[in-house]
Amino acid sequence: MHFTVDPHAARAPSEQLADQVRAAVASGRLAVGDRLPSVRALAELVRVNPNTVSRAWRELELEGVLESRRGDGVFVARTARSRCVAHRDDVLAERLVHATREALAAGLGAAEVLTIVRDALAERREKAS
Amino acid sequence: MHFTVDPHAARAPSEQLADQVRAAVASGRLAVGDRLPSVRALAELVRVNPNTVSRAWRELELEGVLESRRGDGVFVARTARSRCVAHRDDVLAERLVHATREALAAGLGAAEVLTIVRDALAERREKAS
Amino acid sequence: MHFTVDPHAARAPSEQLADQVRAAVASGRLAVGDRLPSVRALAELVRVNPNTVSRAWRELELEGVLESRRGDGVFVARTARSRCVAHRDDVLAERLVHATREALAAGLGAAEVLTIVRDALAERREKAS
Amino acid sequence: MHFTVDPHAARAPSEQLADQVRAAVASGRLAVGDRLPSVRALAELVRVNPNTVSRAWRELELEGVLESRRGDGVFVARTARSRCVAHRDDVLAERLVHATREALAAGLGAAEVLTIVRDALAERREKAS
DNA sequence: GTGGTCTAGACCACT
DNA sequence: GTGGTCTAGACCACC
Repeated sequence: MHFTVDPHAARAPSEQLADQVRAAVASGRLAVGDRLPSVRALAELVRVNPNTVSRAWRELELEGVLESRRGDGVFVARTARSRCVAHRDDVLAERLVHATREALAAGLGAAEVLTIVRDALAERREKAS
Repeated sequence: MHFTVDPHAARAPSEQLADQVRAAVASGRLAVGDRLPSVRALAELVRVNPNTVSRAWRELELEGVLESRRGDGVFVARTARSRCVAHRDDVLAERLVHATREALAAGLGAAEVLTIVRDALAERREKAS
Repeated sequence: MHFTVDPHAARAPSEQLADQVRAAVASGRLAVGDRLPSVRALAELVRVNPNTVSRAWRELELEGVLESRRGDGVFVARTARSRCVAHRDDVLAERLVHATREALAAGLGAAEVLTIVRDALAERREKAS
Repeated sequence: MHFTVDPHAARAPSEQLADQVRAAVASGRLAVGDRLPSVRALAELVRVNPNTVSRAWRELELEGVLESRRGDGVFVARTARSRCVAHRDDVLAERLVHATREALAAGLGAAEVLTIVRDALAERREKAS
């Protein structure tokens, strides 16, 4: 698992880390029970303060994605997978809905929207075949 | 017509202005033949350098959206409407395609994507009725 | 709403604050939409660092109990009441279950446990009448 | 018989030791006539002042739980078992009563309390079967 | 004025 | 060694 933090990004560093964990769990790159890098080690690696990593891990713990064991380390929680997949799907659906609404608001017709989407889906299919 | 520039935004100030003109023309808030604010006046209003406004107007003139008449002012060109609508539609379509691709990449099925989009379209229809 | 923090308690100060908010919402002393004291003001009042109050409020925001509006303040969220009541009931039930298990483990019979509980319930009833 | 003292606990060290003896006698881990560790030896073992151990043993002697024989040592008294069992039962009952009162005070109904307790009792029965 | 986040450095607790 | 929390002081963003 590789982590990066862009200190100039709009998204706060701790949120960038949390997002990376959520994405990794959703995609399976991080599995239930996996140990995460230690707070101090990761802080040094991505050049942030240990508190920043801590804040990200804590947020994920409250979400039920991580589980910290004192004096031991931080691990991917049992319920993490489904939570992260659900969360990711929500985010993706939200973007689709948003793009659709904007298109409608700007005057595109429903048929046009569907054509665009179908084409994008088809393009993928061809690429795969 | 109201203009704003966010100096911290990722998009360059002149592009922000150009986008605002294109959107206004596409939506009809700016009609063919309308006069735009003078370079100096707008520059002062949105707190940017006059050159920045000039660059935006020049780009739009090259695109056929604006037309400058020496000693008179800058106006919305005859062909502006269709160009801006087309441009806006391209942008919107691009966003839809992008959201669709992301959803597919993350593992959502084509059927799910279509359901999400159809729901978003239907919601609009209900709101209108 | 009155807040206190005991710096020597086992429970962390930020958790003490969070608990007090949860209890106040569960009991109705804090209603949906109520504004909480500002981070800085409360920090001074209970003699902790503003960050400590912030951490408590943030935890409650992630829980859906509070809602913060930038530049405005922190408010009791719409869904707070049911969440806090449910949480409080869980805690109370957990204590009852724990006390029951301990009694059984120590050799008390089920009948004895029920008698003790019934007496405690009856005592209350008499007090009320 | 294993003793421990947590110097940071709210309960005084001597009370912690007394509690451990009472619990051990109540549960049978210490039987009537058993010899307890010497004051000096236990003091060294749990890192407290010998006076602390003395105070605990003296309290238990006054309670009739221990019996010191000069020049010989300290032993579990003849009447210890019943006293400790009674004491432990009092403590357990007190906890049950307390948990019940709290639940009532928070607005749970008597029926709900009984259901929770009955479930906890039943769970135990199933586990045993 | 409001909250949000980060850095820095400290102490505690658990293993 | 691990994580958890607190203090202190800074800067940003929003109103």
